[in-house]
Amino acid sequence: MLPQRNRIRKNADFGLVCRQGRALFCGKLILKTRRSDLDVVRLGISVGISYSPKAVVRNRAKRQIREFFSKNLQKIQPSWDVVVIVQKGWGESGYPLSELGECLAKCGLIKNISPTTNIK
RNA sequence: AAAGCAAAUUGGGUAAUUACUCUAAAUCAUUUCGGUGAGUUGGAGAGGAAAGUCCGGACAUUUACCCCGCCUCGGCGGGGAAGGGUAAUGGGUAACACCCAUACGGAGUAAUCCGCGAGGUGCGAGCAGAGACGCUUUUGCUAGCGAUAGCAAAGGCAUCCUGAGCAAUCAGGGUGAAUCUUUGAUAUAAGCUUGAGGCAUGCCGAAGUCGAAAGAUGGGGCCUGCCCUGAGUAAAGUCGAAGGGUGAAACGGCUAAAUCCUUAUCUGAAUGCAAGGUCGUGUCCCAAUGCAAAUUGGGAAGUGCCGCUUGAGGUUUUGAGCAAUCAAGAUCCCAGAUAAAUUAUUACCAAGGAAUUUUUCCAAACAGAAUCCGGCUUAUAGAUUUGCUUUGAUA
RNA sequence: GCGCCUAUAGCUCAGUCGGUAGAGCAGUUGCCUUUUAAGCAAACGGUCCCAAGUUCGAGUCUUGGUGGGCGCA
Repeated sequence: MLPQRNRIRKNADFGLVCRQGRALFCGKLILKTRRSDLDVVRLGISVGISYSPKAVVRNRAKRQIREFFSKNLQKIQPSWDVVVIVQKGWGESGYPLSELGECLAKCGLIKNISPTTNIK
């Protein structure tokens, strides 16, 4: 789990990132990124009820994404806000988290990625 | 041993490293001395349904109708009506539509399971029509395979008398009542009572019944028994060959409102912790006062804290009770988040399946607290225990 | 989290007190017109969301489920 300073905790910040941030598409995931004034990376995850009606499934998807970010927290460049929106159909057979790393590296948010983080 | 029924328990465990939430302790930094921040160590961290939101409470805020009483005169207290629920009998409970016991009805060989169950009314609320439901039987004739239909005559219920029969009962006569409709009188919450009078029970038609079908019937549905004489048998109030009476409507039996009416009984109502509070905090807007600075009041969108977890609590002992449950004692503290924690990885053990022969592989249900409790309902892989029933075998 | 509404023909909706389900539009066929549109007429089209119960009989009443939608700081 991420420490408190690495989370987006206010509804207004969520709105700002979602409206003004750059969008990245990574399969069924949508990443919204926006530069902030703080010197740390902040993460927010949005999983709607249309992803799955069961709360267990939604919570599991959130945990998987959080775990990936907490492992690669040192490699991501600071002072960025990221919101991950999970769309329907993601994670039906395993959780493809290495794609997420490549996607972040492509736009220069990650310095050196490690390709061995495909968690079952 | 097989099949079945009921009840209860469990919903993997241990260890290591790691992340997060809450909490306790001391340390450091800062401070407006209230706190705030940082890392360290210890403790705790999802369910039997956390779900559906179908009932019932606790808790919080607001408040309507009528009457009575009190006073500080706009509040308090009490009662009622309306509305809403419930419905065998009794008990339990804070309360319930829940639970327990007993009786009754139904299903099953049985263990056992199921039952929203008071009383009344009594069923096309279709069509036409001013008006539509109290209705059927016996005898004779005609038609039809039949259910039945048409025409004519005579009837029905209660009670009394006369006659017939061993009897149940039947026949004749007298008296009285009832059903339906209309009008009038009287009375009324619906209604009921008394008097008088009269019959278009038409067309279509669901279930059921009859029929091979066509069709007929169909004004809730279903049921067929009961009584007398009595050969006989060891015996007969009880079993019973055979015969007879009655069996139609019914004021015969059972059943039918989960939509109507009545009765009994319970209950103020509405909104739901996003209730609501805050002698918290800044921002924006409006109004008043003011030369201005500013102050006061109101509103808007944010945000912090309280509400928030010690409770109709858990475990256990004793007692009361058939039981549900209750009482007393001992002991324990057991999630409290807010873009929302409860994670990830590894090893071993236990248990399941498949291959195979001592190892390998696979899979592991339903499902995630959000104010808190008591129930109900729905979803649920597997494992364990206890009691009981039936059938078969052996002793 | 708390509290509500709704499901009927291809589409939009009626259906009161249980008696066997309709309206408009669309589609089909015919008439009218030189032809199309408009208009007129006819027929077609329904698991009344699913399951159980009450009832002689359920779209309607009762209970449970499924889908869709809405409000509240």
